Amino acid sequence: MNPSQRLDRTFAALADPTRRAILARLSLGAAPVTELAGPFAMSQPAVSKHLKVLERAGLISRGRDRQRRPCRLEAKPLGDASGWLEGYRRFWEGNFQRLDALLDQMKTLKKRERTKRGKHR
Amino acid sequence: MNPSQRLDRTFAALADPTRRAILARLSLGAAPVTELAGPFAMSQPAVSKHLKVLERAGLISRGRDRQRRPCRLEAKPLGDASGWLEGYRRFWEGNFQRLDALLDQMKTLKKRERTKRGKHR
DNA sequence: TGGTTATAAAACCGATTGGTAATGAATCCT
DNA sequence: AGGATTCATTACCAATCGGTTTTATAACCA
Repeated sequence: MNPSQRLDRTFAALADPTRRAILARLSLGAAPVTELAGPFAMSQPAVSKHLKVLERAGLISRGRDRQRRPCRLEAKPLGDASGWLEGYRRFWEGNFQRLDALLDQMKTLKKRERTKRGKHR
Repeated sequence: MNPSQRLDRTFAALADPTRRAILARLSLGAAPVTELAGPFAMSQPAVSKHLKVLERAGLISRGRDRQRRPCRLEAKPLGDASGWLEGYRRFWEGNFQRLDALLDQMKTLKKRERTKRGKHR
């Protein structure tokens, strides 16, 4: 699977509050499915489906403890996603948006200029 | 809309290569729809739909330039998403995963211990 | 052995997604 | 006035998603 597809799956996995909550819980340590399901008002199969999404995204891995399948956080894909976002850091820290906005404003002014001229056509 | 829903939309918007490519293009400056659609093997309405997703996520805004609707990058939601990911930074930089793995390993050893005892039952 | 617990898997459902083609509307150009 | 350009909207379709209930599998416990 190529890096773009990996980003697809990572971001898609993160685009759900249940899955983000599961990751938050796993950041405190590995946990079996039942414990992960506890806080949610949904069936166990629903949680298992969310876990499969997280697993396919590489965000969790599963072990074996008797009849339990403990889940553990695997954060590398989070690191990759964070790396991707870093490429845009200057846009929310700097004033690149204002530059664009300025250009837009200039165009708008030009347009109004034209409109004025148009009025006494 | 609450912050969790905003994260939902931001991550969902980022979970598509076309939309990430559009953001990459917009990082070079504002652009009208036709120019954004150019590189893609898909219809103009398809691109407009992607733009609507990005707009609903607050990742772009649109201006007016005659009959064009130039799109401009709005990176604040990217900053919020990055901030969320930062909470997990130590997990891909540190050795927290190894700690979990160690606990799993200890459990596995205990289980094997039991199995051995079980053999001469 | 038989019952309970933990989890996965299957079948199903409605809503959403990502695409299409066709149409409409605003603005430009002549 | 009339045609071309830019873009949005609508209607439609197949695929995916997030949930359900039901059933199956595996390991524990008595």
